[in-house]
Amino acid sequence: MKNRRQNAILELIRDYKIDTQEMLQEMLASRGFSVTQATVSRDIRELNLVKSVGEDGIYQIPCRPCP
Amino acid sequence: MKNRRQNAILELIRDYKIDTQEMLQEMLASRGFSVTQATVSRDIRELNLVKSVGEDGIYQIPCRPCP
DNA sequence: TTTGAATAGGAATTCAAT
DNA sequence: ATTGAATTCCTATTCAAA
Repeated sequence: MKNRRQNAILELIRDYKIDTQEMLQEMLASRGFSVTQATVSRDIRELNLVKSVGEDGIYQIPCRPCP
Repeated sequence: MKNRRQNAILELIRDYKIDTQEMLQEMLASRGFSVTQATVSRDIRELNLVKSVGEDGIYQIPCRPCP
């Protein structure tokens, strides 16, 4: 189920340093979620985990830690 | 010169919504900086303009505006 | 609606070369 | 040290299919 898988993704990125969708895909697989990279990509988008600081993948200087 | 070009990049991303290196490359070209995508990629890295919130392109939930 | 397979698109790296 | 050309790598999208 999609919701379980996306929860798993949130746990994974909280607990591990994941920097590719392939890595995420493999870790999901080892936890019983066998999906393709396309699905991982879609999940990432739906979870708002885009590797972007601002809107729509626009280049910006990364935000600093809050004071 | 590299420094001038990188300054141009900072100006460009401040003034425009740029979301691909190709776009950046074209706008640089129109300002006299004719470089390839490889160079733009290197500049972006050196300027810390990575499309990433945390370290090393790791997936994270994007940071919110400071209170 | 959700997914996979395949493809396209964008970015980073390699390999020289200057 | 800096760059370009080519390649590789990673991600998004398309096109069906269930």
